[in-house]
Amino acid sequence: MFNKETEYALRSLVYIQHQNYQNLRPGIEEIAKEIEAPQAYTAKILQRMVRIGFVNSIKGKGGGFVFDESKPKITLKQLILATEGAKILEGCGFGMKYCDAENPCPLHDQFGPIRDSINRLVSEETIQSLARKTNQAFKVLIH
Amino acid sequence: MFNKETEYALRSLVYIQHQNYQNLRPGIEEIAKEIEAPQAYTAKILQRMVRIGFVNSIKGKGGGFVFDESKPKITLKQLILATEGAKILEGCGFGMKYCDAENPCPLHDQFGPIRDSINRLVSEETIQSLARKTNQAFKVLIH
DNA sequence: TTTTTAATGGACAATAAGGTCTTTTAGTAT
DNA sequence: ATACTAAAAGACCTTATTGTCCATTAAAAA
Repeated sequence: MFNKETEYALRSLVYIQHQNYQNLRPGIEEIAKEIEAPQAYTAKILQRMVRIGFVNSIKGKGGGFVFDESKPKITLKQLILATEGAKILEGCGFGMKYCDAENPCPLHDQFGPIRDSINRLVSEETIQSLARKTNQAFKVLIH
Repeated sequence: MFNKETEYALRSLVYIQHQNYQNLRPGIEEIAKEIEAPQAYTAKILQRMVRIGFVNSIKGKGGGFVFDESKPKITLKQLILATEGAKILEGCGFGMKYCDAENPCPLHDQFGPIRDSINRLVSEETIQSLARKTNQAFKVLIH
């Protein structure tokens, strides 16, 4: 569904938040292992997440990644826009620029509601809400 | 939503079928122009469509692309599987291998119905049904 | 203050997606 | 037959995605 960068970013952030909730502060090695993603690439992605301001990093011994609890929650939509852009969230399946009720593409009527559902979902769900739902063992479910 | 190949293939095939319904047999130059896609790339994609057997081609003067009316209709799903694979149609947004009702990823409950809708849509709609819905000028709606 | 630890930065490599160009092949019409 | 037309084939190119590697920097512990 999403591209790799979005997927790894999503899993990483949810994992970090999930650990933070238990007062733990995971590092890159642990994160990459748990979410089953390439370590160096995950590091690169998390670097971007830090620059954007989605999450904080702490260097040195005992360091790792932490969320700033005082900051607003991060929606899935914000994350997607930061990684792969709006492609999945807007535009019609036919690739038309002007596709609306008046000038509908052949898929318009059936596709509209689906796209709306996706947008609703990614606007409502946040890294935090997803981390709360992650109660079982994390790693065993991936790959 | 879809990748370029799927998009161009979809638009091409729907355009061809739409023209066929009017007893016309468009060639590559016309098709690429009308669907606003790169000609050489569209040619390559249509070549694949011909090899797969989705559409027929006729060489030489008066040639072009035609659907075999005796063949079964082509669903959007068949097309997608042939171009970009099942990625959009299956798997969970979280990238988990085992994501089901028993071991749900944090997105499972909300994502399931959306994915089902997409699958229903692409299984029901065909090149032919989309071509029938294309009654207005084709080109003006794209880009 | 030195050592250790862990993230950062940036260059680089591999693969896939998207796209072009030229020659060949197979038809059609004259 | 010959000329013309249009798709087929395949080599090649460009860009984006998905990575790797290594030196640097910042923080904590000893």
